[in-house]
Amino acid sequence: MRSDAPGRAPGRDPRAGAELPVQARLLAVASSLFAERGFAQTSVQDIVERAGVTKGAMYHYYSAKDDLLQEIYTRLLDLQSRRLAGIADGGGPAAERLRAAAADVVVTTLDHLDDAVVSMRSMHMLPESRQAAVRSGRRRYHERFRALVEEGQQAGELRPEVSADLVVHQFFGGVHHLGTWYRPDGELRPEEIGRTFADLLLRGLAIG
Amino acid sequence: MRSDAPGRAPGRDPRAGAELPVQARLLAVASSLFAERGFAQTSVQDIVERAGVTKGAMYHYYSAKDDLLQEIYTRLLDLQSRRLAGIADGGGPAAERLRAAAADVVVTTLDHLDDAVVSMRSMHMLPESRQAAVRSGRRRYHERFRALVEEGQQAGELRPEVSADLVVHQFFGGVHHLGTWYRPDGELRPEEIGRTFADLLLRGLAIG
Amino acid sequence: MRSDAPGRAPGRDPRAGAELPVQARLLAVASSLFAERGFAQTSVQDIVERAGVTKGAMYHYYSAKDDLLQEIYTRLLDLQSRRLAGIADGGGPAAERLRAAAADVVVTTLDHLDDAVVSMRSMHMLPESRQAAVRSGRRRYHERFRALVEEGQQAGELRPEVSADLVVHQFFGGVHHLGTWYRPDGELRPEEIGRTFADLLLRGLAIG
Amino acid sequence: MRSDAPGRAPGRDPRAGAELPVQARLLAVASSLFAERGFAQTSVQDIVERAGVTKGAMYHYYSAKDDLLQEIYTRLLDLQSRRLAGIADGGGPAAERLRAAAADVVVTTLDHLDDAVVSMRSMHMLPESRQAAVRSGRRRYHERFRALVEEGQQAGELRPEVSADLVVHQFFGGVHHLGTWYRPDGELRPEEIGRTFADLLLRGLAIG
DNA sequence: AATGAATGAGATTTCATTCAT
DNA sequence: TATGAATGAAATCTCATTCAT
Repeated sequence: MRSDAPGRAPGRDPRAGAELPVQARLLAVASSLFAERGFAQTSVQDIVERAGVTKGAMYHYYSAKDDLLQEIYTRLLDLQSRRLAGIADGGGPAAERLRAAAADVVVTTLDHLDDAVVSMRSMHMLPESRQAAVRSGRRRYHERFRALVEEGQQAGELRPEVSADLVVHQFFGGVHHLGTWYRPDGELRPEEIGRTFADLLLRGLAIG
Repeated sequence: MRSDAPGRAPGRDPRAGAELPVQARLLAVASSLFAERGFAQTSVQDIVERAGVTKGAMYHYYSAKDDLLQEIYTRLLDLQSRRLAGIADGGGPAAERLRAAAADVVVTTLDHLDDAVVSMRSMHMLPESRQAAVRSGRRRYHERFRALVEEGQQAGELRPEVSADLVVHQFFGGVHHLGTWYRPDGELRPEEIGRTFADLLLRGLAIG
Repeated sequence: MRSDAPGRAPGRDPRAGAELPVQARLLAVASSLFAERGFAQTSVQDIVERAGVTKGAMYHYYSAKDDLLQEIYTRLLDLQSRRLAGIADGGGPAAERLRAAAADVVVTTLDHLDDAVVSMRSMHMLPESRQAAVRSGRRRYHERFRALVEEGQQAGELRPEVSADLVVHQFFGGVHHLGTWYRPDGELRPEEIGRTFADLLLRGLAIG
Repeated sequence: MRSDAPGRAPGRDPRAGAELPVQARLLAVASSLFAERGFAQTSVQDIVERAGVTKGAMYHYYSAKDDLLQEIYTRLLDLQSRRLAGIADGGGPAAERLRAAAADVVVTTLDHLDDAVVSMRSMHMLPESRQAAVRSGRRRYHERFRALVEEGQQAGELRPEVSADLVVHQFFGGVHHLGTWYRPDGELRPEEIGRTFADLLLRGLAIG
């Protein structure tokens, strides 16, 4: 996906041989391949071939194919959690913080589209044991976002009668769906999409 | 998921032995298992075991495991396409037809949640050759929905400056996301969710 | 080992192609190879090659390589348990039943030397979970044998001051050791070895 | 096994960090692990981890994993050969030297139970090339022991009609079997077991 | 004397699919 | 209409060993 975009910054092509240290290169390649063909359809062989190392090297750094998936997932979730915290815990009216957070998660998602696609599509391929950690992280993220909506409702800035939970689910559905249709070489810029999504969300919650 | 709900109409338990003819039973079982564990994690053996037949029987009705997936997908898409046509081609203001269509697709999705979950999660597991048909169907559906939005915009019922494409993508993201959080034994009824989603959509597009 | 003996009954060469049904053939081949090179040194590939089938066939009948080992072990233990019961539960002086049982287990072991070698050498390669069943069977066997010694001691036929447990351990050590030195084409016949072993055992326990 | 016994002399815990020089520590750890889980089930990684060094260090001292096994084997066999020579070449009636040698090998075996267990269980894991040396050592040991029996028979101290070879095989079977049942924290002391084993052996060979 | 990243060969196992019956 | 034994290809993972430092 994104890796096919023209004009990418140099040194970020996961197909290349040696710009990144082996460990990071493996992760980049894995993310790109998982996004492209799916986790189950990507063999360890595929990954190491494109990364230009051997299987042994991969298992030196990651103890299982699952590890790569979890790492990808965690990396993105951590990033987004940090950004959300930074915005939500800032100052100003809750509604405006919500708008900023909504636009930001869209942009961040589009900036890490491979990771995002992998996260939403392939997380359920992890064994139950590993899903637990991942799910609780995702839940915390959702909770923080919902709390922001509720804060706005309690402050009288947003319509109180609509279920914050439902709104947040609906909104994040749209975010998760981005990978299905967004093309980096299309007309729409991430910021524009972020603004529109945030606008739709806020209008849905607006009073009057 | 839904198929495990208590109080279900008799004859719909895919685990049972003989209420449905073998062919339909296989499809029901497959949908249930694919939704539960994912396509790749479900073996043909799993399917025929739960359906109470042997592999030979399955290959008598379906020429490949992929067939089951495509069938599930097509079945749901056809149903939703028919319903959308019925609503969108009806009379009345475009905005009201849009509201009805939006609410309806939510309810229909929740009523066939296994199929829906499978469709969004596992479609990309089909080989490219089979994905073409599926994708074009999905695109036609999206187009029809978008046309309805644009009709409302041209009629002056909806805000014209927002990208109909973007709105529709955002909305269907929410619909596809339903499978990740909706629980049939939770508090929210499908109709209520449909109404809320439709309401959020319409407010996002409302004038003024 | 035994499978190299000249004059073996026809149709028992596990290397041959089709005298036995596939399942039994796999077990025979496995026993022969495990005895020859050890469990860990024998690959599934080795087994199926010599049995003239494919790996898939093996996994159709045995769910794991471990299964073969356990089957070999159980098969021999069951046989020996039955024979011991038949002799020990018979009539006559305990000392004479002990002599018969001792001679018999030697002969039986030599008659199934591959299985016996595998059992003593490779049992500890089973995962703990599988070893439990196997161990309890082996313990029951040991107990029955020891009870026979104690019966003779209580009847005044055998020296009472020597630990029955120790004697039985010592004796079965000798039996388990047979695989290390016995050659079917050597001078000693199984019956002769059995008689001698039983004689040594009885003299060790004799009164006076 | 023994290495876990409480009250052990200080500096013999193979798990500890630095009481022994690295080379000796590696051997002690290897013996303990091989005895516990078997040679094939113990990875070089396991060994160096427990010894607190890295793989490079191990390969500095031992050129292969096999080396460790052979070293363990040789160490024990050399020890027992020396002791046997000391006893068998001493003075007094052959029968009494035999009794002493028999009791001694039992005690020595129990005092080095890890090594003993490894030796009997895992020797056949060595490649053929390395087994030759080991086997010839073992054979020499067996010969010396058998010669002692024959000496007693020729001197008229022991029954001449029983095969010395067979008796020795039977006896050493019992010795090798010790590792399967002996527990250092059980009731029986090594010396007592040695006495009993020697007694059984001598009674089996006694005249009259 | 020791490190630890990397190799490369091989191991077990899974599974969709076929085919004779 | 259905069986189930058998295939064969591919997948994940393990591990003893090497080598530049």
